[in-house]
Amino acid sequence: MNEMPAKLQARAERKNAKRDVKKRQIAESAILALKELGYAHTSLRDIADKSDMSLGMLHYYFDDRTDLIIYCVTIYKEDFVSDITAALEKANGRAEVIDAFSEALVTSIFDHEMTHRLWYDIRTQAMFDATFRPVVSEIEQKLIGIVRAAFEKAGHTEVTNVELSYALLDGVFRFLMQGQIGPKPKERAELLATFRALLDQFL
Amino acid sequence: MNEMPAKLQARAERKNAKRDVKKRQIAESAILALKELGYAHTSLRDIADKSDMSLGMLHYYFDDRTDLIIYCVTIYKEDFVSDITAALEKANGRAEVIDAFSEALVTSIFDHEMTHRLWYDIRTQAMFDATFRPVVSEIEQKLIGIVRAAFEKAGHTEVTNVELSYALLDGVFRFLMQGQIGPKPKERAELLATFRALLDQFL
Amino acid sequence: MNEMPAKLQARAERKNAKRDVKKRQIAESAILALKELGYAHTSLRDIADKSDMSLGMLHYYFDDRTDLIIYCVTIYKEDFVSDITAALEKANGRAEVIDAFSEALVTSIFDHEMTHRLWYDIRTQAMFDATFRPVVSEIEQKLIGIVRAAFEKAGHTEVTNVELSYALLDGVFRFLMQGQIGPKPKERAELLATFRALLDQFL
Amino acid sequence: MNEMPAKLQARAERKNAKRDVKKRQIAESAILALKELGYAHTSLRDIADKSDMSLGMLHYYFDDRTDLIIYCVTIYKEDFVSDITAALEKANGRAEVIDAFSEALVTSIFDHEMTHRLWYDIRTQAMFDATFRPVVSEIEQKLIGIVRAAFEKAGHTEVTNVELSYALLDGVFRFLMQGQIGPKPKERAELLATFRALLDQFL
DNA sequence: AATGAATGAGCCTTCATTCAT
DNA sequence: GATGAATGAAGGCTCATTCAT
Repeated sequence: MNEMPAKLQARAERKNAKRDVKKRQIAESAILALKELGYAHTSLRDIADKSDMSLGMLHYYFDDRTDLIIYCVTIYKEDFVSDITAALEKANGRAEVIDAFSEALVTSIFDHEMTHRLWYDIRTQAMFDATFRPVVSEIEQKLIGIVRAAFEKAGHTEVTNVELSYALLDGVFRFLMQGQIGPKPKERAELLATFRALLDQFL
Repeated sequence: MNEMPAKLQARAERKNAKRDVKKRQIAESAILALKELGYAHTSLRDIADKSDMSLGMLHYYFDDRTDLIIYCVTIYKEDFVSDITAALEKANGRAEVIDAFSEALVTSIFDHEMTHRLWYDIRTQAMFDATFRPVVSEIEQKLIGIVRAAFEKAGHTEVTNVELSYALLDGVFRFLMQGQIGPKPKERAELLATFRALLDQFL
Repeated sequence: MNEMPAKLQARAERKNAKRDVKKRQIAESAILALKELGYAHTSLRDIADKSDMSLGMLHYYFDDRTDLIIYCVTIYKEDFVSDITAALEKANGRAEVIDAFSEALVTSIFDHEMTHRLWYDIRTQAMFDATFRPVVSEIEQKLIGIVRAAFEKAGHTEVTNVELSYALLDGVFRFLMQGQIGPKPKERAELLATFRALLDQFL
Repeated sequence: MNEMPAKLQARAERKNAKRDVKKRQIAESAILALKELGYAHTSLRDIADKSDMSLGMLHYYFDDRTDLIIYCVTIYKEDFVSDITAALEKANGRAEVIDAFSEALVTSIFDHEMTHRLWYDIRTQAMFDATFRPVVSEIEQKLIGIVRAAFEKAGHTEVTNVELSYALLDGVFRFLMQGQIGPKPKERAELLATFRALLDQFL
């Protein structure tokens, strides 16, 4: 008697799962376009063209341009956070944490420069468009969480001012990353040294 | 024989000066609109409406939407830099510099929140649109210059890593400023204490 | 030799009957949406969502959006006509007919306001889209038939100008019904008195 | 000292007047398309194409598709009301009023069939879309005013139930007009006789 | 028999830019 | 010098319809 509902529910779940897979697939294509052109200059048509999707499909899976972009940024968060977290996990003791953290940050600058560009773009948009604020805020909390984790792993028992440490670290990260876009990008080693010195002072 | 050219040149200069006055006048009106709506959501019509200018005039004085915006950001720079510079000028000795600098930064957060928002917006656009890079870079140099000046006034004879100090300070500034936009803005005193502690550590 | 065809035919008819049941079921759901939003603003997705039907099913049973809507209006006709006819059936003599007719019309305004709104919508569309004309015309003939029946029941042996009487009654009906949508709907009693007076003059 | 403001005001008025002329011009083109295709099937592109206007111009003069359509209907009102009013003006005494009124109505059916079609369309839309209600209501008041004027001209000192008379007349008008769209349009004389008989009974 | 994913044409609207005056 | 009317390309979004499953 209750078998059918169970079956139906199972089917609905399978469908939802499938839908989520597709959404992520679309979002990943969208990110490619957004990373390149930026929030302001990426139209849904651009996204549809760059991937092999029809314009209609974008709206079939997402309510809105905004909805799609928020989804994209959410994915970014997951990737970046899990990257850094994984890197920190293996580290034991202050020295190793500084090493691993610096290493991970620099690697991310080199490998995901464009993704970070997008993140800074959306974060700035949030200053003007309240719609973006919840996601941005949520992500920023995760990033602060990473810094806190680093502190704890480094042996600090009582961590204060994590937010400030994040802000400061983010300022440097952004500055260095932006420098890599310009005409005179720096060597990997130099960036690494900078982060090391900074973390050595703060952590 | 060379009298006429001189006269003509004088007239041309007068003309140019007059034109510059007008351009600045327009730009100041434009800034009002840009601060409110942000780069992505401010149309030339918005600007024309907010001021008492015709749409045509905007293009009469500026080649381009971009041209206008760059001009606006340039003006911003002058104002902000001269504000901070003026504040630092009166300070003597490390303690006074820390006081004056913190004070000036916090004041600017409260009085010019919207202007900074615009600055961060344009700076982010520059990551995607190379047209903005020269201005942004130029302004950032000036800002670094301020930090250097602060170091020198504070008694440092040999200043290294000013850029990094700027980046770090900018990160904190941006973080605090962004927090003021949200639902729980902080007290003036708290922001002041934060900057003081930070400068005390670095300067 | 002709047994099989008979069997086949029977099966085909059963199939058709089943199909008709389903079509009616779909149409009734569709009417709910159409009544609320109107012809111009009701998409097939609206209909599918409001009921528990898939979008594909709509096209499986109906050729076309238009096809579906025509079917809906046809159902409306049957309901309204049978309502009024039933009401008139019991009435004997002119006075009772006037009573019953007025009563039925006012009741319909109150109970089926939205349905009438839809009818007027489709009837208007027919002025522009010839596809709708046959149904609209057919329904209007039925409505005229009702008026004729009323005349006859009221004792008129030779009824002339039924069409005109219908038109005139319809004008009043529409006017009153539309008034009920506005900010100052009238009391039941008032509408009733209006119809009574009108029918008293004409019937 | 107050000459300049006067001048400026004069110029502003001239400009406004010019703008109004242009708006009317556009609206008249739009009406041509609307009359033919109906509200639901006339896109702004249709309108722009049918006339020699750019799509942008439509939005330069009107806020909205709705804004434009409301303007069109307003113009219709003015024309129709002034037509009928002019016709009634010359009439003296009941008989002449009946003559003139019937004549004017029939003429309007023949000459402005499409315009009335549009009016009925918009009036029906108003049942679903509240935006249209104010205009529709305003126009309907004017039409009721015409009926009242006819009553008065016909010698009635105390006119009651004008609204009802309007509703009833409108019902007949709509029915006859719609009949003209179909395959068997009637002769002018027949329509005339119908209105005459109707007015003879009511007026 | 039924589903719903996918399509693409079309809609309304915005906007930087041009140009006649 | 200055205006604002006019343009047309592009953007976000809706929707009837098709089709593989």
